[in-house]
Amino acid sequence: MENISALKKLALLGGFDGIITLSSTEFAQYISSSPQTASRRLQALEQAGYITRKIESSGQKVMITKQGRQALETEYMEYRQIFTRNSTHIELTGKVITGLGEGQYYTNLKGYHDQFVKLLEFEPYPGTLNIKLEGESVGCRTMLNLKDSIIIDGFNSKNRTFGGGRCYPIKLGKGTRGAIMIPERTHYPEDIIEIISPENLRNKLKLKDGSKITVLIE
Amino acid sequence: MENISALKKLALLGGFDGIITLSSTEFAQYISSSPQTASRRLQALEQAGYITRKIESSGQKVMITKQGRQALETEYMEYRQIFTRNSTHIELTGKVITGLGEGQYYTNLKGYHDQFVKLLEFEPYPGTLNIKLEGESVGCRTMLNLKDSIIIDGFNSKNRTFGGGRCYPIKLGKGTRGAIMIPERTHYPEDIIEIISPENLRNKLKLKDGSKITVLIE
DNA sequence: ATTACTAAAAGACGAGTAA
DNA sequence: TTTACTCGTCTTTTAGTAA
Repeated sequence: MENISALKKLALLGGFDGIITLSSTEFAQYISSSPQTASRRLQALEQAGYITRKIESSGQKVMITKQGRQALETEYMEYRQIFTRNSTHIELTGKVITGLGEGQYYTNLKGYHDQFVKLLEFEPYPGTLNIKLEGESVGCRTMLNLKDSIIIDGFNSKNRTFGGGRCYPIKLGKGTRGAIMIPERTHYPEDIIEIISPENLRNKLKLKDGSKITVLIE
Repeated sequence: MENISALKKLALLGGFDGIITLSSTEFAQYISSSPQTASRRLQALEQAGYITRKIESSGQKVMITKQGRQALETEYMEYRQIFTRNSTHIELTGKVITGLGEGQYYTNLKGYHDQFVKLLEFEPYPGTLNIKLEGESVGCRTMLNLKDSIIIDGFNSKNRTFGGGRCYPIKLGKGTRGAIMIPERTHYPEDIIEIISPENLRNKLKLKDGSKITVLIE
């Protein structure tokens, strides 16, 4: 617990997305402790896999690992839940972009298609609308983790494994329904969402690349 | 530090905006400790002024105080800063509402007017545009505290005291400049912002009550 | 100057107990 | 049942020291 607090400080000092150079004495000031404790904290964080270090005679270079970032995110989400519990809806805003065209393939796959029909209660239009999130929405996307999601199971077909994912029902303009689909695959970009809908969204909402769009998570 | 963590748990259990009833034994489960430690935590939180309690033979009724909420907010803001540091701009969205008409009076007061001209580098149009924030923006407003602000000093005039406040330069539509003015007075609603600008915003941006508007904090 | 060890001091924890 | 005390135990911190 005390370690998370130290990790937070490191993140604030710039270790969240970069390398910071500091000595135990320096760090001690930030966490209001003795240099010994500061040193021990760094050791503990390293052992927990939250940071990586390179110790030099003049101090150390510290970087937060993916695991560390996840630990911070968990904490962040809890606070976020406290402060946004009463704002029942989340909005995400971004710009329409062209995806890799995989959407059309996947929405047509029986293994996915049947789950969409059953769980989302609509017949998905073949193809997805890709949105690149902007500004605040990039951070807000992680808020989805707090919401209940509809789980889409993975499956095997044609000697291939198709991964699972989760869906969040949304509302778009003009009363259009849809759902955000987030594959559970690990290396999915954080600032892009993929939307499936019973309708051709580009036609109905008159969207083209670069169009600004806001979706409301239900 | 350990206490803030306990406070967070209480907030998540519903104590943030209500009264929760629990016993030490119950709370112990949530914070993974012994009932004794749980009891001690509650005592410490009370002593710190973060919660108020009403102890009964069957347990206790707990409520988080304003001070407690502020402590949590401080923590929340730090995490928020970590996760949104790279999104340089904050956007706030809401609907135009009619204020109390005080804006016109205040913007004309020499004590304020001269500071606006000097610090914001524009001649304020007499009157303010009031916006009721919506959705995510309500929570985002507190993010302003992380930004540098322009301090407007209070002053005395005509046997009255006029309070100070802080300003944040913003951009509205069509390249219009302006600033959010937040009085430092304690009981100012959290979901309303007041905007001063060199122009008559209602005319220039064709706004009326209920119009949706987004402002971009610089 | 560092980091990180050891050992003494301080503090937190939880079992037992009283109200 | 509660809450909250005392007290022995265990953990954490810091001073001192070595590398």
